Amino acid sequence: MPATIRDVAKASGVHVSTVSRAFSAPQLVNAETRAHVLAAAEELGYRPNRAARALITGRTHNIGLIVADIANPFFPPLIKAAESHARGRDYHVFVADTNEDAGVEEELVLALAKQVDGVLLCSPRMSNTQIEQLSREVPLVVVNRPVPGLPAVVMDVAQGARLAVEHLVSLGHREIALLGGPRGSWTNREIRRAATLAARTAGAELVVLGPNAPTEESGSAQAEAVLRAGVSAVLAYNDLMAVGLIDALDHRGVKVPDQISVVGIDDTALSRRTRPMLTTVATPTAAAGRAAVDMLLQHGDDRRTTALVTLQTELVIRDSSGPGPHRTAGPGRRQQPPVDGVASESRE
Amino acid sequence: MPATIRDVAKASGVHVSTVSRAFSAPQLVNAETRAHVLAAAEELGYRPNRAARALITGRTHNIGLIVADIANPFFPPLIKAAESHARGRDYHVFVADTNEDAGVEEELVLALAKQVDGVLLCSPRMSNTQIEQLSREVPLVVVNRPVPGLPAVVMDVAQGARLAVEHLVSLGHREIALLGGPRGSWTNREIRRAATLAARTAGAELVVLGPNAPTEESGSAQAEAVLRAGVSAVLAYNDLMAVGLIDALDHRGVKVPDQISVVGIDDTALSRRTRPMLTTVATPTAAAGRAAVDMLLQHGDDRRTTALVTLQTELVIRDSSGPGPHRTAGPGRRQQPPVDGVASESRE
DNA sequence: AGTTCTGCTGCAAACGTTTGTAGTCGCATG
DNA sequence: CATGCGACTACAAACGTTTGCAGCAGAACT
Repeated sequence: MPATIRDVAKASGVHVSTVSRAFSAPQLVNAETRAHVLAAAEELGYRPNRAARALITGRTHNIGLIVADIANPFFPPLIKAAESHARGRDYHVFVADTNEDAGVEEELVLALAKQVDGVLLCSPRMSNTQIEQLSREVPLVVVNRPVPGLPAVVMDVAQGARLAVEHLVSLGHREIALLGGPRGSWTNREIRRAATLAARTAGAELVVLGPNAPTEESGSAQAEAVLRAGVSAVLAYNDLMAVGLIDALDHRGVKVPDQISVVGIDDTALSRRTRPMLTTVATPTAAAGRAAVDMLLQHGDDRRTTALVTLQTELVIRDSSGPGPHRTAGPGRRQQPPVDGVASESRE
Repeated sequence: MPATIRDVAKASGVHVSTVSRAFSAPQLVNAETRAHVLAAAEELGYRPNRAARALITGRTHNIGLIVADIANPFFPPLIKAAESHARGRDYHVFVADTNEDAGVEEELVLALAKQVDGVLLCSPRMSNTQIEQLSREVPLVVVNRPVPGLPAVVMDVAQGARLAVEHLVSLGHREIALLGGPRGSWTNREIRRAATLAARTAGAELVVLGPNAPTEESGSAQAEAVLRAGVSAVLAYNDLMAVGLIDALDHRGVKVPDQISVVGIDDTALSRRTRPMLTTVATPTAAAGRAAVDMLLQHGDDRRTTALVTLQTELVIRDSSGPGPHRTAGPGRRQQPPVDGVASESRE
């Protein structure tokens, strides 16, 4: 029923190939002819069928974007940035949600494979080998995890975690809990590694609680464990968990930051919503979305360019972190992270 | 480079049509042959090319989902529900974000038109005529707005607004502000209509502030106007604005609900995050997502079934609404909405 | 034995585009 | 005047599927 290129050809008295070129290679066709064609097309309400075009060119001008949980406030800014960046390059973004499930993740990549030119895989829960395998089906750019041989964009959460721990130590905290994230998350491993190292270096003790689902409920659920651990400060895997923890502590009458300091990671919109406002590590999510789109698109033209982009993070000090029981130095508020912070070696 | 149906045919010694049937019409092919074919396909890592299939069948097994703002916590539950519901029926959902822009909205529908079997248009900002026009390009189901002649699923926000106003009146409030939403929003008009009527019926005064962007910032920005209006209670277009308003009032030292009561709409996750926790109108977003998918899918088989699905809303009383200056009756907390509440006539 | 039926498979056309090749025309060049 | 060229356009073959139709066995009727 909808008009095809053939109808337009008939209506304007030229061959279909001329119509095709009138759209996709204007310089190859006489301006006058082209005007005719375009007018006829407009008249008929013709829209090129992208499926047919994709069939022959092999490019769909779509890119897939897979996230673990669209309801996690970490993702929307990344999605929006990727979308508008892609739209500027005449690409459309199809978002899909895996529910934090590695199985669904694989299924989605496979399903998307033939209808997009590439997939942005955000915070994958699959194994590296699984991911490598999938990359043979469709060009992949991984976000929030380096995968050997694949283009990836990661945030330097190791630096963020280190800054957070140093911040807490400088406030006098000597016993710190790390509220771990989901298993399978590279970010989680990075944070644990860096936080452990930073704590040891500073002479503080770090107790790791987890792995946990990266949700508010899960943060609340760990409140007991945190109290039992007898720490004076907590670094959480993300803002969501930090918020859940603060809530649960509040319910138990434990004051933040007076009795326990809490630091989050991500600097989502939520972090300004808590009472007290959350000290957290800001991750450049929008920049990550744009960078991932760029890598995917140039990955088509050029082969294997920069394989790994690392974006810097930053500590944002608000009100949920305060002096610890052992007052030592305490340079206090408004600390800026060192600009020349060492980028983490991003292996695995 | 990737294996095609022809490679599989060659490898298993049958004709391509047999391979095709082995996948899409198993009962038409001998079980033994089929096993052979499937084995060969597996061996070659064959994946059917959906673009090619779509070209001939006319069905892509994809559905588009367009939302105004993916960062608005109202949408993720709807998106997730639609996604998992669709996945159960072997459909994939492509989500796109319009940034609350009617122009982008139209562009996206057009772009999606040829690569999906239908589009779910959530909270459209376009005009009805624009929408009707687009519905000739691609099957449409509209969410959060009835459009004559098109299938739609709406929430009975009118009832919700009425319940909210009655709740406030019963607490003794006589002067109530309505913090309006974005222009072009049907929901906004419904709320205003119902709230105005309910206030008049109950002998209260309703002052309308707006239209406003449906954001937290916008809610905060209206704090001055609310105070100037001299009201004792506010009904906001959505939770986001209610939250922003509460924040701004808090900053000015105005106590909620002691000095001003605030009621939101949507019952997003945010509403449990505020201090005090937000009284709000719960909208069944997940159910709406599922219903919309159902309508779109059956719209294909059967022609024009139920054109309009209306989902009930419910008042959730928490802590941001309290006694007003004129104490009258005050049945108070834990009020349940009447089950047999009259559904609003949902025109335009 | 002839006929119809059933179960399976092959053939080939179609879906709506793109694109390499070849053709036409007029015009300038040698 | 033949040749070459440039600008344009037509032709036709692809891309990877699906599907109506026809063919062909063998089984089951009459």
